[in-house]
Amino acid sequence: MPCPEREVNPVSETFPRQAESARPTMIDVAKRAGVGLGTVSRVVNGGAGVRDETASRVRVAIDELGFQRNEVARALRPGKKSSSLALVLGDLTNPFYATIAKASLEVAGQDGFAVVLGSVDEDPEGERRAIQELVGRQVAGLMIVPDQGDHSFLSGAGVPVVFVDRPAHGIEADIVMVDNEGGGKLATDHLLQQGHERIAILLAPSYYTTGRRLRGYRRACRAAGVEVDESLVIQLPEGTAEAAEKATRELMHRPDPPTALFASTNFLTEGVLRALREVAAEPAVVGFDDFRLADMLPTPVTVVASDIAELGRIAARLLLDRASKSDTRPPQRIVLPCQLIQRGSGERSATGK
Amino acid sequence: MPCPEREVNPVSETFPRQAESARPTMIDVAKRAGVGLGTVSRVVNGGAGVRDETASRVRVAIDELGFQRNEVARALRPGKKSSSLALVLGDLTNPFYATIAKASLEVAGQDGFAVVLGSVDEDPEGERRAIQELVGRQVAGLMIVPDQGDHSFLSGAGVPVVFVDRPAHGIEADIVMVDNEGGGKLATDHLLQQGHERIAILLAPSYYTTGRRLRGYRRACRAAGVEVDESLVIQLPEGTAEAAEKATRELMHRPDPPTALFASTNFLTEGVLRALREVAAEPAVVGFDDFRLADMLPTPVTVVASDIAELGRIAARLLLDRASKSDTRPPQRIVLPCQLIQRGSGERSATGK
DNA sequence: CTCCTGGACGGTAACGTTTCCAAAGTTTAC
DNA sequence: GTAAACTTTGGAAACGTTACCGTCCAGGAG
Repeated sequence: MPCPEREVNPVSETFPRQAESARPTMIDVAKRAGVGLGTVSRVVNGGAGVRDETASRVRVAIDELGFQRNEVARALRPGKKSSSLALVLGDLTNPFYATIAKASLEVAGQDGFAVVLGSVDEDPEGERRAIQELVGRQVAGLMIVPDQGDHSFLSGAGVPVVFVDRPAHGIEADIVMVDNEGGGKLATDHLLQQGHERIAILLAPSYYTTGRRLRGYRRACRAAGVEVDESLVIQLPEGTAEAAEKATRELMHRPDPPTALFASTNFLTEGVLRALREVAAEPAVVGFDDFRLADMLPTPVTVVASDIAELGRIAARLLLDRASKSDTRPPQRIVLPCQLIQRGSGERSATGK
Repeated sequence: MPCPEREVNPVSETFPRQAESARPTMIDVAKRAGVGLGTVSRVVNGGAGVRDETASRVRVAIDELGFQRNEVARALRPGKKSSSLALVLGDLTNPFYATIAKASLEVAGQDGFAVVLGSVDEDPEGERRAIQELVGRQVAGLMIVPDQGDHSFLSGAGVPVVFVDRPAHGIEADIVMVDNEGGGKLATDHLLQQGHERIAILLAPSYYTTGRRLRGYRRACRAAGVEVDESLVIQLPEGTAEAAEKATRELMHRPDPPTALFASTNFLTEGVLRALREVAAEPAVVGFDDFRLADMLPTPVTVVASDIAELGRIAARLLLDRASKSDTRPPQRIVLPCQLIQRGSGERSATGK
């Protein structure tokens, strides 16, 4: 009776709360197998330096107890980052992002890595907070589809970073993207070849990609000797289908409407098509990025496409390499090609069919 | 071809690459602020029971050092699960799943939770492995869009589970889903009202949802006094658009083709529409689940829709409640209603226009 | 037979945090 | 003025794993 007044509540025995069986640890396994803790660890991690007989006894104990390694405790050890990658991107509802997510998930999964999605608001501050949170979770690497803001705060994070789809300011890191300028030129060239000279281009606000696609557009026009009518370069206030729809409607009601439109984003393409339903004229349309059902629309949509899934795969692979081996090559810059997919909407000639 | 081949350009000029500064710990903060370790911890977690003057000194030190709490170490403490939820689902490329992911991400983010996506193969064994992995990562809860297999192995996991879209066998847990049977009835009733009596239904293989939608279909037919022609109940070998396309083509080439089709999944609807492009007859079509551009197709598609985002939101909310408070209510079963969206394809009458 | 080598194994110290408990300081009550 | 209660603080013990360092035993060389 060393504890005079301490009350022991016998009732707690009666209410087992939940099954809640604390999950077994390596210590439990060690006891059960009659071996030391270190041995269990060795078996769990590949089992080098353990006699076969011992190892199999440990494995039996593991199965019997249903032991599973606690990844959190593992990640706590110095040097051992957790086996998860972080993915920070915008709206998952956008098939573009969803495709990246799926592809990177697959690649990461093959290496036994999980992928953590940060909650992604639209504002740069939200992005920053989300990234900080993920860094606090000791992820082994970050895949980021960056917003516009400064990302220099990442250099102190101590984890490898890969930017996807567009580069970020203030930090030097790997980047995987598509050939935006080439794609923009490809689309514009195609329209020019159909004889179009008044080609409108719709741009989502201030993304890096937007600028490059516009550059491709200008380059194509210059090469063809066509002067760009700046009133046909439409900077939208938002990157949504609605904004594009509104802008297109206004555009086509001008006295001198364009004979062709280049929508620089899949959502923008959708908006353009919506607006064109109610318009007599049938301008040619080329979109950037392919999308589901593009070939099923009344006029199948010609697009400049690239292998988005490959974008995600490469990013994940790069990150895994950086994380595991100390892949100390200088930052890579990988650019995937674009490809024109002709379906009809882009092949309407300037003379109106 | 103006398409450039893949370029790989190093972009390094100097070598600031990695500062590699070991990130500061609470101990560093404590030293710097001249206080004890426990005090720092208290400040970081809300700061109750610390004098204002001390607290602000600690906060200064935190800012100066750029300290950030190590979530991994935190999650190691007993009882403290990590502040992340796991989400296990199929193909993120399917807008249905993507919508769930996005919605749950938002809700989780509001509570400071991250969402971990398990890599999801299609087979039940892969799902099981993915889930085990996630449990090993000490997630605070699991949101699962379950495959068919037995999920009783989850009962020992010690974390709350919410099933989304369909229930699982072998374990009693919260479940959030849509009114599949009601939706199936809604779609079929609508077609019956147009005078259709030969209504084909296309079903993805062996999902729970599939069965319920079929049940609604049968119930509607029975109520209308229409006998179901079992040869019009099409069990597809796969849930893909391709499988549906093939089946529809065969179906429409029969001597007595149906006058209406009910596609029980968004991908199936797509397949049906593809097949119907090449067919003279124009049967009525109703799809289950809305999809982007459904209103833009040559014949806008009538669908039975429900609020998928809400599905994800509710699931996340439920899980967070279970995880934080010991919300010990018995397992909930939440069913969201379906709604018919008439767009044209479902309003074709049986007599052919 | 002894010494040494080397493989197999056991034990223990971290990792960074939270949570206790006790000590010190401060206020309130009598 | 002292006791009691409360507040603020410091320090140590976990949590479950891995890494390292011994110890032990077998067997080969001398």
